[in-house]
This record gives sequence, C-alpha cells and structure tokens, in this order.
Amino acid sequence: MPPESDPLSDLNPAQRQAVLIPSGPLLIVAGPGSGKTRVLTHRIIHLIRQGVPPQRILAVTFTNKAAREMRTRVERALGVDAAGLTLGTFHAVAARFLRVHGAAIGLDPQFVIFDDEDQLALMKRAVQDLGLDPRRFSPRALLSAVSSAKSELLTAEALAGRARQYWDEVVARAYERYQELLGENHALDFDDLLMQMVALLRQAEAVRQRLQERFLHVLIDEFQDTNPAQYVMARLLAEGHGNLTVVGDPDQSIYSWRAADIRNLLNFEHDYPDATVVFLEQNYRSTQAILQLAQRVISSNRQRKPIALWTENSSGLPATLIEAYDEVEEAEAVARELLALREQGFSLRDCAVMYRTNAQSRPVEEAMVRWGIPYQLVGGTRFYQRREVKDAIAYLRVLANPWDSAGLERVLNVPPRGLGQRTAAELRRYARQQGLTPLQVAMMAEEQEGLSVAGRARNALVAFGRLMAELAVEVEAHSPHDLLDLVLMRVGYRDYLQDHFPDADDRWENLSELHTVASGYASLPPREALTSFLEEVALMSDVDELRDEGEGVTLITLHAAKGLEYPVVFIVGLEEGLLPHSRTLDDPSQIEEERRLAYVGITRAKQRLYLLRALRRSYAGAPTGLGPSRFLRDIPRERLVLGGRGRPAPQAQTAKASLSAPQLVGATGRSPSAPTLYAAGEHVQHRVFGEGVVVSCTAKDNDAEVVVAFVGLGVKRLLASLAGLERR
DNA sequence: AAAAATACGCTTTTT
DNA sequence: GCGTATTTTT
Repeated sequence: MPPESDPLSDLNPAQRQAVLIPSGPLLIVAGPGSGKTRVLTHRIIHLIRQGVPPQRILAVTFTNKAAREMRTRVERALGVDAAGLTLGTFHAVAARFLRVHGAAIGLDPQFVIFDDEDQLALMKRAVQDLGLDPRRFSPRALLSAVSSAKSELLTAEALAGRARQYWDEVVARAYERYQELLGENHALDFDDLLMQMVALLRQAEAVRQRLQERFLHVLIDEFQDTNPAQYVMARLLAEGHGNLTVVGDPDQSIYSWRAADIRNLLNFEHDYPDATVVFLEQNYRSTQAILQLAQRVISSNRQRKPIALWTENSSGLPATLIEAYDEVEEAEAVARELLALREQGFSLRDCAVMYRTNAQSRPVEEAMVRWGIPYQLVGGTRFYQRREVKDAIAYLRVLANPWDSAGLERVLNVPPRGLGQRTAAELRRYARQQGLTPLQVAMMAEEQEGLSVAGRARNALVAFGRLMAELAVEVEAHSPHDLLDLVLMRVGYRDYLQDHFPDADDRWENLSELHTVASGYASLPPREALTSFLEEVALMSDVDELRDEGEGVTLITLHAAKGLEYPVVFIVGLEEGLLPHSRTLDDPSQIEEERRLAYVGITRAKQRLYLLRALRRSYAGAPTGLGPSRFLRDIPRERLVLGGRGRPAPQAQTAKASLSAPQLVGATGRSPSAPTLYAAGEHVQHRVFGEGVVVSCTAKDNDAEVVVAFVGLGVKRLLASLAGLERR
C-alpha cells in the first residue's frame, strides 16, 4: 500500500467522500478489501490536518492489534502528533475512562479485570452462597446468561423484574450475588467494562459532559459486530455534536453469539436520519476469481442487502478444492501445497490456514511438525492463560489490588505451602467480618485472635503473610518487570516448577517472555506501570499476539481472521456439521452467520485460495463421515480445480466399503512418520490380501511398518519393504 | 493437604 | 481420546 503522505490523491471517489465529510453521522458500508481501514485512518489524519487536536478524537477498533496499526499509520503520516489520540478496543477505552472517572460511580481506580477463569470461580462461589446445586445450575451457563444480560445493559434487578421462568429467577439471583462478589474484589469482568462505562456516562453528569465536550469526533470500526452496550456507549459519547463515523459490513457480522447486533448497523440511518451513507464497493485485495467465488457463497443468504463488489485486479487462478480422506490427510495436503507454494516463490508468512474450531488446528500442527514447516498458532491455549503465567500475574494482581481475593486464592498455595480451601474460606470469612482485605488478614495473621486457622496452617499463613508484606513494600519502588523477578525469586517459583512439572524449562521460558512484555512499561511510574501492564494482559486478544514479522504459516480460526489478509488462504473442514457447525443446523439465521463466516475466510485471500474437506474426521474420539459443506455447493464447478495429489481423492463410497468401522478407530492413534511412504487413508493393493486402506505408517529401523485395513480381512501389520504394496 | 485414581464432558466461535 | 474436575487414598 502506498504511503499515507498525501491523504487524498490515492483514494477512489467513494473513499475520498468518506474521508472528507466534515461532520455529522456517517455510515460507511465497506465490502471486504475495500480499504476501510485506510479510509478510517485517512479520515483521522484529515481531521487532524483540518485542525482537530488528536486528543479530541476517539477511534475504536476491534482488536488491539488493529489499534496499534492504525496509530502507527497516523503517526507515520503526521509525525509524533498522534500521541494524544484515544485509540483502542471498546474494552480498553472503557477501562481507561473508568480508571480516571470511575470513582464518580464508586469504582476503585485500582480495580482489576477478571478473566473468565476468575469469573467462573466467582460464579461457583455465588452458586454455593445461594445454596444452589451446581449440577442443576451450571456456573458456566449462569455466567453466560449473566454475560448476555450485561451486554444488553440489564441489571440483576431488571432481569429479576422480567423473569418468567424459574431459570430466569435463578439467573437473576446468581447475577446479583456474583455482582456483589465482584464488588468485594474491587473487580470488573469484561462485560462490566462496557456496562459500567455506560452507567458512568448516564449517571455522572459531569463526567458525561466532560467526555462529550472533549471528543469532537468518534469513529467506530467493525460496527456490524458491536453489541447493545457498545452501541449505547458510542452514542452517548457522540451525543451533542453527533459526529459519529461507523464503518462496517453486514456480510461480515460473525459475533451474534457474543450479543453483537447487526441491527446497530442496519438501523443506523433510522437512528440518525441525517446520516450520510457511503458505499465502498471496489475491492483492492483479491483476484476476480476469489471475489466472484466469495460472492457466489454469500449471495445465498436471504437476509441481506446485496452490495455490488467489483475489482480491477487480475482474474487470477481458480480456487483449488482438495478432498482428503480424513483430517490427517487433509493436513498433509496443506503441508504439501505449502512446500509447492514456497517453490513458486511464496513465503510461508504469506500463507494462512483457517478453520472453524480450535480443535482443528491440531492435525494441521502435527503435519507442520512432520514436514518441518514453521508455523504461528493464533489462539488455542493462549499464552496468557498458561498456568505459570497466570500464577505470576495473580501475584502481581494481588499486590496491585489487595481486595482481589480470586487472585489471592490462586496463589495462596502455589507453590504448595499447606494452605488449602479451608484456610481460604476462613480468610474470606474473617476479612469480611473485620472489614479488611483478605491480604491484610494474611499479613496480620499472627495477631488475629478470631481467625480460626491453627497449627501448621497458621504458621504457613503467617509466613505467607510476611512474604506478601515484604513484596508489597516493593510495589512503589520497582517497574513491573523487576517486581515480577522479585516475586518469582522470593516465592521460589522456579524450584516449584522444577519439582512439579516435567516441562519446567518451557514454563520458565514463558515467564521470561512475560518479563519481556512487562519491561515495556519500564518508563512509567511503578504503580501506574503495574496497573497498565495488568490491564494490557487482561484485555489481550488472540490476534494481538500475532507477530507480523513472525516466520511461518499462520494457523487461525475464521473468527480471529476477520480483518486480516493473506496472499494464500487454506480453509479446512468444509463439511456439513463443521462449517456450518452442527450446533447451528436447526436455526436458519445461525446458518446464515456460518455462511458469513465462510465468506470472511474466503475474502481474506489475495491470490490463492484452497478449500479442503475430509470424507471422515474423528470428532470427540469417534470417526464420523461428514458430507461436503452446503457452501461448497454454491460454487459452480468451473470455479474450482481439483487438487490433492494430482488425481481425485478417494470417493466416499469406496472408502466406506473398504472399512469395517471398529478397526478404523485406531487410525487416530498414528504416530509421526516419514511423510513419503504411505499416508493414512491411502488406498493400496496387496498381492494376497487384496484391496485395503492404510491406517497408519510408522518408521521402524530402516523400514516402515504399515498398518492396513483390508476389505473383509480386517487389520494387518506389514513391513513396507516386504509387503509389496501398490497404490491404487 | 498432597498425590493418585477415577469420572466426566467436551468441541463453536472470544473481548 | 484427551484434558480437567472430582473423588479417593495416603
């Protein structure tokens, strides 16, 4: 993309219009690859050049990564001027405002943000406190009910008022108790960040006025995926002047399960009758072949406003369809293609493999390892939810906010010091009774008469309290990374890892990575640095961890891939039951969302697109046969070429005939092997045994042991050199 | 209270 | 089939 030096010359008329509209509500409907980020960035640059001070502009993006990129672009165009720009995700922006102004609605400026593990722990406690049976009322389900209520700005009280069934009543009560517990912890959960922000704007008039006067322009990206709370927050902030710019694409709305409401976008003109509407329809990203294929897929959606996408890009190659036998062969096919693409001059970092569910990354990862292809996995077991990382953060959290009992209870017995559930509960009880923080009680355990912790546990608690007291002294004097070191050292965390985990070195390595992140805050005053660091860590999203300069192919869910683009895209698992996912099959509107998800994936591709499906896939242990995705049926034959190993993959029928079901279950237990010999699922012919399907192939000395399922004969183990197998 | 054994449930997507 | 949660054992 050309540099942003001249904001106008390299924009098309629609883009230019979107950049130049001076004020008022503005809706930009932007198809994939139509340069919406550019328009947003240029608009900000233009506003600043027109004399709007950066600190009077608020821009909201979907991920922190997008925010970072946008800031970089603005700064590159303007110099350091952009420092005052308020730019981040809804959650990050809300957190920042709440730290500064939240006291007006009774918030502690040192509040911590609870992640879902903390939330679950708290909800479990709420369930317990209410004397509910956790099997009948699963804390998880309650939590998700509470979360959607909060997304719609419903308080526990409001929820109780509209309860029609027993379940709703229980949810309302659990919500109320859960909220009390959050309060005791001086903690907010993700949804609270938005809801409390709205409460702040609604209730604290002075704050509302101040923020409304401060921000002359409010710009929101990915508007199709905002939930009611976010929408209200945006509206309130832009109230008065009404200089609200929103950018979105209804066809890319994929977060309805997270309470995102596409109507925020569709009804924008209704809510703002004087809104200007601009359509960005020229695509700069993809080849014609890819764009046309994408349109074929999305046009089957009934509930949509068609948009006339077009491109001047070259026609490009047709997409490749690969039908593999199972998920292992599917992954192998990806690996083979990646190597071929590298031969053709593509870099691995130009390539991404996308899938519906995180579980699908595994066979792909395994294939990458077998073939020696470097990769970057986005999401999955995320860095910040690894146990050792969470432990370390929990220590810091407690030091930052002594009210954080969830954090305290996480570290109370890590490393093991003989302080279990009973001690934790007593600590909590006594703290509440005395009006102290649980941490204070621990620190003063020695002189607390009424604390019924005796014997060994008492001594351990006193020792723990001393340790924490010593660390607490250091908070004001050290930047987060030094504090982290200090904590790990005093606590003896490394020894703990060595004694308890076979992979202690890897885990320690993760902590040094955390140290690196923490050292990014060294320039701020210690207290502020600690808070910001913990906030960043809490609000980090999956894609935020994606490194552009990283080596290797990217493995990513379709959801997380929104907003990204790659020269080469593989979409795996195009099967009924996976994409669209089985949980959506009974609801037409959910199927439409699945289709949009497929559309998002397809439109990430610039030059090459590979669509893959497997005939069989092991799903929760058992192998299942899945038909081709209905989305494939929308694509005319001539838009696809069949790929794989230069000939069609085995047909479903043959595969079925050659396998007696129980034996194949073992196929999932295959071990890594030389990729060259036989792939699982390959059809072979034996002189004596006849036709069969390879179950696995393992290296053995200088030979390979091939396990083959023969028609009517069952499974045989053969040595590759002696068996004389022929491929069919 | 810690370690070991067993049971269970899980697979949609995430700030 | 696997990883986590809960129960049982020491």
